[in-house]
Amino acid sequence: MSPVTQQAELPQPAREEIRIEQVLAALGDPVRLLYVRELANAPAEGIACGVIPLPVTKSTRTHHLRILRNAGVITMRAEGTRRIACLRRDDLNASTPACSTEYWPHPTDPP
Amino acid sequence: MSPVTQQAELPQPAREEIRIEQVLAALGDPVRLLYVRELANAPAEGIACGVIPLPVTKSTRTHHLRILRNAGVITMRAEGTRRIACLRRDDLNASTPACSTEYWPHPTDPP
DNA sequence: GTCGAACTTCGATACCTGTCGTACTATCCG
DNA sequence: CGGATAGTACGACAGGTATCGAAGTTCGAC
Repeated sequence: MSPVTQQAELPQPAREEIRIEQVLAALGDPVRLLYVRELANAPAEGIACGVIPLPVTKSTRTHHLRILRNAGVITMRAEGTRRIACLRRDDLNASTPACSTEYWPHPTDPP
Repeated sequence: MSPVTQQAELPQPAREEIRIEQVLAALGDPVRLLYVRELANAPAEGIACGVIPLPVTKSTRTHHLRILRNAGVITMRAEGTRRIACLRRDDLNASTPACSTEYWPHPTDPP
């Protein structure tokens, strides 16, 4: 299991395999919700997964990103030593519209 | 603290107080999601909170219902010895549209 | 080749929380 | 009144999981 395989995306569920239970459980954690919110503001092509600040260590970050990826919330692809993460907006809207990412206000954001 | 106070609703957040973090965390538990899904099929006036079957004991049910209520997902009002529960559809759609209850397919339901 | 940066993996730990059983309260009905 | 029903409160426990640190891997740059 090489951590950076150079090619293609890391394992993730296909659109039809996305389970709303998994998505909700993934989003239920404050750290993961924080991450996804930041990612939602990033360009659609995605950003390096490490650039979003999180109040946890690197290994914990890896843990949370794997959960988000396994749930089908995000995609990650390798680019050199980096992982580019992006939100699976279309897949989420198609498979679990109840979890639509189009409106996730921050606590401080005005509605 | 009388368990059945005869009057009014049990404490719950106002619409403006509903936090998407809380809602997502509440829905992240399989037992609670099961409950909410069943409740979503019930008449809009609500149903006695005990009639929805759950694979847990009464006290655990109380625990889960309190979490759903505190998160703003459901309302409960006393009627005799019963609690009538109903989904806060409008409040959820207004405060956390990302958690819109209008489409929560069951695993076995066809999309 | 060597170094550093970016992540992952693994093991250990500590906390959270879902679970249950028991006891208790309130209401309804006979 | 007494019993049955519906639900809550509380304490205890176990499993899950979020967390960290240390070690390892890959890649890019010098």
